[in-house]
Amino acid sequence: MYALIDCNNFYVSCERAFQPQLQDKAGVVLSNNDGCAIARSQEAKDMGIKMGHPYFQFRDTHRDVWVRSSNYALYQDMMYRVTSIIRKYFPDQEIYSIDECFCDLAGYALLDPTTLATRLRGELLQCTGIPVCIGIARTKTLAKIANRMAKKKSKDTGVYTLSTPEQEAEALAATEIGDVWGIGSRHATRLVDMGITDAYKFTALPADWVLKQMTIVGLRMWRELRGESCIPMEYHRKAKKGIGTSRSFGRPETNLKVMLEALATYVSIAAAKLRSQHCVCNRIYVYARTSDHIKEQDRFACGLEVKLLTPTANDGELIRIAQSILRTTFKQGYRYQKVGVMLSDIRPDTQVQQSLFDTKPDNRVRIAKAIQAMDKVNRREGRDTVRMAATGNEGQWTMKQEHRSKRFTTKLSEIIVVVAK
DNA sequence: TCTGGGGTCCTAGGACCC
DNA sequence: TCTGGGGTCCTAGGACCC
Repeated sequence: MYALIDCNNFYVSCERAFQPQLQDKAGVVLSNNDGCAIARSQEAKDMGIKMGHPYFQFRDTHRDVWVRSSNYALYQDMMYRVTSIIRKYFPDQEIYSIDECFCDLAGYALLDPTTLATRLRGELLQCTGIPVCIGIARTKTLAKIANRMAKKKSKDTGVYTLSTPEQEAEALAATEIGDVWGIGSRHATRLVDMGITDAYKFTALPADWVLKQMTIVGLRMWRELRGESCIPMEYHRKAKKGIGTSRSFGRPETNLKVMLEALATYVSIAAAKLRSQHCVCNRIYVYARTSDHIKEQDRFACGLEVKLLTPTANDGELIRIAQSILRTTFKQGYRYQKVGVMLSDIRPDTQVQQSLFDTKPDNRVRIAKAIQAMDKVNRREGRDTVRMAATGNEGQWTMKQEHRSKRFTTKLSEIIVVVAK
């Protein structure tokens, strides 16, 4: 059996954990730039505020709804606390996303997982203030379904177990096809058009049809829904195959110089992530674009991928290439919404094949040492203590974050940094 | 005026190899 | 009339997740 533990309205719950006055009141957490709602309290959902709902569209009509800018340092730290407690109960744990994890319950049959899960839920609420729902079933996909049932049917206990084929069938019939883990909007529309409106009907389709129309991914899900476990647990976080960083500007940007500085900042962030997983990249893709929400003739997007001569994770080299890409693809006269970078074709930094045409291999070694020193200082003294000059110092392109809560859980280190500086 | 950011996997088709 | 067989690698595009 597997359990899926999912934090309810996670970002909202994190904000509430430190600001009790927000409890029981409709509220939302906004995306970067305070653009749209990405987490909603139950009350806000009930009022009709949708996921991704643009803030400016409900700001005036819902003045009583509290809002917070997203504060990922807080949410990440809270998830760390939550998963640590879960591990005490169910050590075979896969952290699937910032607000949910799977646990393998093999070996827990005699201990009655439902009772354990109920106790776990109580401890989480007491120690972190985060309410969770727990679904338990034979496969991961069924555990997802059980979790939905827990949210719908067992509001007070927050735990729902599918232990018999009859219970599974009932839960499948009660789950709309579009709500199944692995069915996106495209397939949902198509299946509903065919009369396959719920998960139970889906499991009755012939396997070869599912394979042909929905690839091996669809077939795997079909088998999981029928009780055959085929999505294994992943206990260790895998190295990323691509690392991207992008942000929207606080307001539309027209100035190339400003965009080059923003780009340098994002390249630095991505390169630091790359180094932290001890890898280098062989390709870099840089893009910029205007908003999708403006008149067709005002829209513009540019981007270009470059294969590197020698793989690297060095800020300086990557910034130089990234900026030259932006300079050549940039077109004057548009109001840009965002610029971004994607580093790909990633491999371990122990497997670097030097280019035959590399004229300064020694230089490369020296720079790598400087970067190492920079990472060390930034780890100790806090992010951005030392950074590349190309990132600029005016910060006029930074995000709008007008409603960010205090750094409740990470503030101490902030103070230490100030003292150290 | 104002609409997020970061990922994964699969498949088909083309280029190329012997 | 009739023109092989077996691969790999890369890329773009589609679908999905939170």
